[in-house]
Amino acid sequence: MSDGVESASDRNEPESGGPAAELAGGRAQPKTDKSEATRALILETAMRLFQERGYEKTTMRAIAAEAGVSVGNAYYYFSAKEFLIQGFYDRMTYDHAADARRRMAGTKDFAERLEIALVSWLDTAAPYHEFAAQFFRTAADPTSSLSPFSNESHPARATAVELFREVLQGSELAPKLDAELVELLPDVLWLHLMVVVLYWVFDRTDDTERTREFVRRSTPMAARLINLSRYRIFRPIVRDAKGLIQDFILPTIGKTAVK
Amino acid sequence: MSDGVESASDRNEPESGGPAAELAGGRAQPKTDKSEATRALILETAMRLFQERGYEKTTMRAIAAEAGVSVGNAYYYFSAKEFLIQGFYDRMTYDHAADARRRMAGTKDFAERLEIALVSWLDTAAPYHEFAAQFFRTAADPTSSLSPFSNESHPARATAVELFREVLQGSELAPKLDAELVELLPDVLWLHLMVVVLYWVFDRTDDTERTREFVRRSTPMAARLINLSRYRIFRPIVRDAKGLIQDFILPTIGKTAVK
DNA sequence: GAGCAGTTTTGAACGCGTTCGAAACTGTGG
DNA sequence: CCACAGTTTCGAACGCGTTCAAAACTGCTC
Repeated sequence: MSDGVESASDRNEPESGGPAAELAGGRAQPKTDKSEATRALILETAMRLFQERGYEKTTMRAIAAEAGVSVGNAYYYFSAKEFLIQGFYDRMTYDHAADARRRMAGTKDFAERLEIALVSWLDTAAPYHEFAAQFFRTAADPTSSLSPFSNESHPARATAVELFREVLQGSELAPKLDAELVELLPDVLWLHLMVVVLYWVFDRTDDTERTREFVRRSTPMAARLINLSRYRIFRPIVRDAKGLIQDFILPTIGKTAVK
Repeated sequence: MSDGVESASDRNEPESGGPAAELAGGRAQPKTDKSEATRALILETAMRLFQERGYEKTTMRAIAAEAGVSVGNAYYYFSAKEFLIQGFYDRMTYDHAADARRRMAGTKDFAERLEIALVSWLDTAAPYHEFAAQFFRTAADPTSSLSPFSNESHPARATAVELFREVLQGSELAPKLDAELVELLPDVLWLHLMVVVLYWVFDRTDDTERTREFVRRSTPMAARLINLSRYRIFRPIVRDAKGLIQDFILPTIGKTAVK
């Protein structure tokens, strides 16, 4: 049987993916402890194999065999292979937020805090760079629940946006910034992260050094841009930008812009 | 600098037998007329079925059967199902450029010309919205030759960038614009189109009305932004932006900006 | 024609994700 | 202990994209 069964019992993570996990699993409710254990075993085994062999080279048959269950059983808990990713996705979001908070503590400069948050993501995601690129195509499917814009991703997205809110709140921002603009910034910064992720997925340099350089260069720019928005000539363009974000971006990413 | 068209990389044929040749279309050279006819027949049949049933519901067996050939034969000409898309992709790029040029003729205002070019794309692509979304996931794969950033997409990308160069050249731009910035604009505007495409793929409204509204709103903004770049306060941020684009964006999309 | 080298075509077979009917297990009430 | 309903597990089977060895065809020389 499976020799090195990862300790399926150390799931002490505090609800990294509570509600989302249910939606993603393709199953209603865990009825028994044994059932929950089987589910966890399959998930852990899958994640381990994904990291060892990559997403596409890990077959459902291999996951089932390694976990000591049948394929049918795996499908009983995860109605498709891609749903096995959601757990991974949720956990990474949680880990990133925790790590970024730790690193930001004590730093007051906005640009620095932003850079820390982004670099923290790169570090958190680094071990998965190879296979993340492989399932990026799944995430790009508009009809997939794994899309970062989908309803099913809402919890993870909210966690990330909340992190960027903290990035802002811990910063000494210039006074007299447009309050409405500041209100929108957490979501905009999350979009910035999405751009970085896009860049990262395509990055083939060692240790994704290119993406890291991209972050180092783009964060001070973002800070400068926000600062400049105080000037009068910016008034019209800032208003336009706000309108564009409110009317076209936020609704797409799940903020029900109730008018 | 001399940023002509795509004169930098005009490799008509790399090492024969190399992976690039295989990737391009799945086959090296058309030997006979009959061979070429078979290839065309398969491609046309595939495109028709894609539109009728969608990408994923169209099986290779169905394409072969409908075209009156064997599956193996289809694979002789197209080494994978996704390569059947490339022909479609190239044709659409060409049609778009032609249609946009026709529509722009006589218009001098930059914002208008830009909007025309983007709306033209939406109209050209409209018939394929449904199945385009289905193979968008394939295009999102960094390792796929169908990615808009891949080498194999270079010809189509060059055509599109060239179109945006014409959008600019036919416009009465404000004088005193930073020449280097203008030089970069065709590629930046192409990126704008990519963002619109991304929005479009996720758009589920009737006739993609939401994306159309997005274009109507974002193009005047782009024009205003470019105009504002003349002001002195913008000097540093414009320089930063140019650096960012030159060092991180253009290299990624195939402009070999070797330093 | 006959032989031959290259090109084109074929269809059975492979491995994959996924489905499904049925068996095995679990807990509860009689 | 036995039925019985619900939950969990099983593994054969299906349809798919893809591969491959062999057959069929083509143009050529003798």
